[in-house]
Amino acid sequence: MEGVDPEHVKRVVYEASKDSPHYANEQRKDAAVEQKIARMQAQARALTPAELAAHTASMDARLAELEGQRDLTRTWLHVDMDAFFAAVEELAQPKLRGRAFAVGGIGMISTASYAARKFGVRSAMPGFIAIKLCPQLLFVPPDFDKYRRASEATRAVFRCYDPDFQPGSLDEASLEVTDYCAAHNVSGEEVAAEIRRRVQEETHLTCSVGIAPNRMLAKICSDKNKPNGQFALEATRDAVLTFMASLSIRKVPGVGKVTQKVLARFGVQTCADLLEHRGLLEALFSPISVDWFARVALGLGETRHPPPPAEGEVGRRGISHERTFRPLSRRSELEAKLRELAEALAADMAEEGGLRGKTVTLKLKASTFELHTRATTLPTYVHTAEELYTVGLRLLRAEMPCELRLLGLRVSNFKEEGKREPGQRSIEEMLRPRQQEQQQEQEEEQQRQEQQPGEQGQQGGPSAASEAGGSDEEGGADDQHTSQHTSQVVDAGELLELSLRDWNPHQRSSSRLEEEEELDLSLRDWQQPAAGGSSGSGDQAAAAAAAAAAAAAGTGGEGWNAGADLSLPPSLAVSPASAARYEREAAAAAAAAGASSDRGSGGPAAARRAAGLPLHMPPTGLDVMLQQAAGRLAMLESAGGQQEQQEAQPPAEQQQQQQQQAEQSPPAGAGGQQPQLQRAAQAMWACTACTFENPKSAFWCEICGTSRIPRREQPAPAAAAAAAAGGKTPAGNSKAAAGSSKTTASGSKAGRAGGQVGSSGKGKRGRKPKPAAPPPPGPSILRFVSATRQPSPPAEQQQQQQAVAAARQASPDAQQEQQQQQQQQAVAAARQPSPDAQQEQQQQQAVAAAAHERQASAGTHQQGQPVVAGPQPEQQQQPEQPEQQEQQEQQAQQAQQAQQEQQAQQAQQAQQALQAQQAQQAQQAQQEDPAAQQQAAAAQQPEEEAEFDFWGSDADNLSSQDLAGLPTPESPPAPGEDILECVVCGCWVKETRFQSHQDAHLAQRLQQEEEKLEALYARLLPSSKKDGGGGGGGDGGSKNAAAGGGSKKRGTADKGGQGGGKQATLQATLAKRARQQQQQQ
DNA sequence: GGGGGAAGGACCA
DNA sequence: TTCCTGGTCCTTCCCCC
Ligand SMILES: Nc1ncnc2c1ncn2[C@H]1C[C@H](O)[C@@H](COP(=O)(O)OP(=O)(O)OP(=O)(O)O)O1
Ligand SMILES: [Mg+2]
Repeated sequence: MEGVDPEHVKRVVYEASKDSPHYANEQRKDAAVEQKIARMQAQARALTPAELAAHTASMDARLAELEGQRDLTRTWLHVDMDAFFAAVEELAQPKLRGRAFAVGGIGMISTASYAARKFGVRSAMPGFIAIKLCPQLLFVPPDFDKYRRASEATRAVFRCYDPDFQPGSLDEASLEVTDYCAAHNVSGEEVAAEIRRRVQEETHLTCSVGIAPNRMLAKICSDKNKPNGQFALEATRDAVLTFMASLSIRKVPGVGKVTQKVLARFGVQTCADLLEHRGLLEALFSPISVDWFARVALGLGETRHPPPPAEGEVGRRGISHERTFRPLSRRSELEAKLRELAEALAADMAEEGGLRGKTVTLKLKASTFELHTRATTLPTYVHTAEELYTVGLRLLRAEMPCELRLLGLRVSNFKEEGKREPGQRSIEEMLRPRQQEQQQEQEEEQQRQEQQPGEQGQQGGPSAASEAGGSDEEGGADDQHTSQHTSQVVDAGELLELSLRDWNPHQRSSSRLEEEEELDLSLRDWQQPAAGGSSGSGDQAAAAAAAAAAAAAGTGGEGWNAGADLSLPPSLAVSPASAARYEREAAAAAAAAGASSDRGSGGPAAARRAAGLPLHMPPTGLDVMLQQAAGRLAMLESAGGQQEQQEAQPPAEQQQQQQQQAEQSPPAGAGGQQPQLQRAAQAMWACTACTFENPKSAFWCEICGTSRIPRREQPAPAAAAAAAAGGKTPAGNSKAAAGSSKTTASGSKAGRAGGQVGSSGKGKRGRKPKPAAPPPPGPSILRFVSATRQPSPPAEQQQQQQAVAAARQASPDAQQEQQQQQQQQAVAAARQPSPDAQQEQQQQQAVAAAAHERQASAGTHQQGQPVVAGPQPEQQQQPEQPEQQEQQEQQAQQAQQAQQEQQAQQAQQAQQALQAQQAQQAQQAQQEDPAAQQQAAAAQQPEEEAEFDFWGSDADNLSSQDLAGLPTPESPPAPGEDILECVVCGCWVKETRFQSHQDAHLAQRLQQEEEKLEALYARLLPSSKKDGGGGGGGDGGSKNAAAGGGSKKRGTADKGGQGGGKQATLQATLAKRARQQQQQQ
């Protein structure tokens, strides 16, 4: 803009970025471009004059041919909203008017107000640089919903002039108004003026319009008189050629920075230069590019809207998800990211009507900003998160030692909708104008040919040398195709709509009506603040007019794009999918800001909060593994299924059952065969007092009640310190973590830390101040739990708990325990924390899993206890609390009054619970043999569902071998040492060994997952399975090596030597990597 | 020589 | 301290038929 000194801007930008890795990468890319230029220059130098003359002649022929196809009879308008996002924001927030502000975040700016542009702030500029240019710059977070609604309003206007208009991005549209002009006897310029007036009236936004005989020219013209203006190019050959002659090549859509630079080296700055150097260009660039240059030079472009797409076509080429994060190199962390991507992508694919694709591409951006892609094309179509993750993982692993700042996952090569469902297809076929295959072919041909024979086809994207562009017209074409499809559907009637509704959200007939209503509402909505800010009375009328226009367009304009959203291509920014995408982008930008500040020292917590991120510490490797494990469990639970249900059993309940079992187990010889059997499968521990061999799950000796471990007197100093800190941040963290299922991992991590807090807290707060209280029965216990596990319904829990209590009372040796318990409850009551403390404790519970054994054995999670068993998420805890308190009382009552009838009943219940538990344990015992385990799993799950299994559903079932390898203490810990219960295997583990114990579990679990991934991948890629089974695909390797060696240069050989065929891509990649590493050495 | 996969890139909003 | 995201298309290299 006027106020800027370009040199100053350049300097500031340079100063701000010169030391960044991003800048280094830019330089690297520049160097690559320079290299390419150098090659081309060498090629140019090698050209003989005769060759050059021949190229020139060839080009002349082509130009003449193209000239013959020139069509100046059509009138095109290209409408481009002014500073669109910023303008919408100004309307929404009148305070912004005239201010220098940017829409976007510190990471990236979408657009800037004109006031900000005066400082040199631009689209696609990182916010932190913009701040340097304009310190007072305000940042407005993007609100894509708002922009979409505003865009709809503008389109309602466009539709009146060209029902077939091609929407570009949210703020652009191309209209072919030839017919309108003829019908109303007006010029293009008059139409343009009218459109601008109407757009302003109805949306309070300004736009600029270009008027020209074809689409490309109109688009260029729309920028000529930018803010709130229009520019018409006379529809004569001379005028067009004159216009093009002086036009900077960079203004041509499709020519970017690189192409401009390359062309400049060969003397091409303007479109006239294209003609002048036509011979050289033809020699240096590809035929497609050359042809495109020729058309540009002549000022030729799309004069007709492109034809509709084939029925049932997917309408998009690919779908992807990518995310930037702080540079990561740990495998576990990257794989966690990949999993998130896979899940998000799978969700998107489902949303888009159940897309399935054959090609999976992994995108990697190194911390150096270097970009790579790794793709594999499978013999089968994939769509589930599991599949995407598996395939992506293979690709990722092959690159593994690397530090990345971005991962992306893309699926392409879609299965065509029409071919999928035979039933559906028959309906479609009835209405389909042509056979799909034919159409497909035709369309492809059109893409190639139509643009050559004349101006019929679209503008024909191909541009410069190896760097070709011009994709955006094509996008518009796709868009239209989709929409046309829609129109056919709608016209065809309700039947088809019903049949299509399920798989194509764009084709829901009802949405048309909804659209209009929504438009109406949304218009008011987003204009509301504007109404307040402006003189007022006109706004309602304007909104009403816009709504009316929309309604008119919706009902009257039966063109293919009659429905607002219906007309929007999945591929373009305006489609619902794209709107969602922009929203995601905004969220991601915020997240990126958080991630960035995460590294620095200044207010990272605030930034993270702002970004909605959990406020956890940088995770350790184990934490990440825990995180993954928790994620898998969550996934597992959502997947459903018998086995899952069993395994997703809440830890609390599990433990209760274990306890029930332990306590119910008849002492000594009284035990039935069942318990004996169980014991055989379990690790045992010998009571230090009576030497009775107790099952590992029992904490108290079944004979004499002696605790398995001598109780400790003092909390460990570290634990005490943790306790001190525990009240504040960890609790806050846990809250954040518990709130979202995705962050359960940190919850899980926090759970461990919190557990320690709890356990020591008990010693400190509970025991010490009250030496008079009866000695609490055991050492503190920390449970390793997954916070994702759902507790059983309170009622059920209560029943079980009561059953346990009853069972205890029924058994002679339980009497003692009961007393102890009562005492303990008394202590607890005395210690009943203040509401505040109670809340704090709840928070701790959400994360922390410290449990007093006695409480656990009673099956309660009493809030009053300073040491709490709290594996459940907080939400679950809160509603339970009153019941638990109630239960305390109940139990006390039971003890005092000894209601025998009830006891008998409960004893029966306990018996039942025990039996259930026994059955389960028997199953577990069976599954301890890995083979049996697999068999059982297979038997339990149908074939198709087996793949869900690989998230680690059976990870809890450790084989005896595995258990042997785990650091399970066979002897009681030393006095003063905590022991922790591992809920994975049920073992009691010394605190000092707990970490390694869990590590072992995780390692094992990861191993199991690996195997399952292998299995799934093998299913997806049958031939690779063959390869693997046969001991490697030998044939391809040697053949290829020979071919590669024989064929060309070093570069060729480099790629040629790899493993054979399409199926061996992974091996090839690995081999290539290996070779590269060797070369480096 | 052409089809198709993989990798890399340019470009756009 | 800090440079997005999701999409399109083209080119080059390679293998295979
Ligand atoms: N690089 C980008 N990244 C993200 N969003 C962008 C980018 N460029 C543009 N946009 C968004 C914000 C813009 O308001 C909208 C339309 O783009 P565009 O027409 O180029 O600019 P603009 O409408 O903001 O200004 P103007 O058209 O007046 O130059 O698209
Ligand atoms: Mg604009």
